[in-house]
Amino acid sequence: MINYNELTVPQATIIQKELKDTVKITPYNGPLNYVAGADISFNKFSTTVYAGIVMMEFPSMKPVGYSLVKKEVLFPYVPGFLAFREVPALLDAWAQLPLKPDILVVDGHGIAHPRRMGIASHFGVLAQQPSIGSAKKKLFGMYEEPGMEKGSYTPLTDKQRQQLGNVLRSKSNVKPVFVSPGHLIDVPGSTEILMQCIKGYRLPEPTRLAHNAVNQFRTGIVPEGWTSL
DNA sequence: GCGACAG
DNA sequence: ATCTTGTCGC
Repeated sequence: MINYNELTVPQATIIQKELKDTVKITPYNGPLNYVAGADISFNKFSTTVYAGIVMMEFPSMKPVGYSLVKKEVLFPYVPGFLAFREVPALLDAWAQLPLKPDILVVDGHGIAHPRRMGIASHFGVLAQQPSIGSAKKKLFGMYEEPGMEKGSYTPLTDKQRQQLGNVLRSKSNVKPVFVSPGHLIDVPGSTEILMQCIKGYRLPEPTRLAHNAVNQFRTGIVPEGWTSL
């Protein structure tokens, strides 16, 4: 694999355009007994990132364990190129998993990206893993505000009206979340599965718990490695 | 030129 | 993303 730490943004753009053709948006019909959430944490101004993947049963959303790993990252945060900062560390955490989930939920967008290559799609292609992107803010596309009631959602599209995902009200009277397929799944499927991952909070359990885990890891509350719960 | 801009 | 206290509303 290429060393992302030595890439320039123009070079990263070329890589995204090449990987774009390998992303497969199709209905997911495989088993659905385990889902996992992936996220990254870091101290401001530091080049050390703390990556984590939390494994959980589906649809109970009971966590069964988590993989935590630390890594040095030099590629800067540039909107549209998040994958070049976080994917390498996430792949290390992924390799450390004793079992792989049926679906992986990544904190960020899937195909709802300028070149259809958000972090969820990027990771999905490299790991050859069905993935869903779940973001807290829009990066690309247009949409109408969904109803204020939990469960309401509207399509997120490009200017040609091609649907890239959905804007979902995961909790009543709270800002919506942006869902889009990453790889080996489609828009309806990613939206349906993500809705089942919501358990009373604005953010779906996979990324919510992954976020908590990487922060505890960063602050030294929990150790690096795989931990069974 | 101006506004937008995942984490 | 991270830092960080109080405050508003269900």
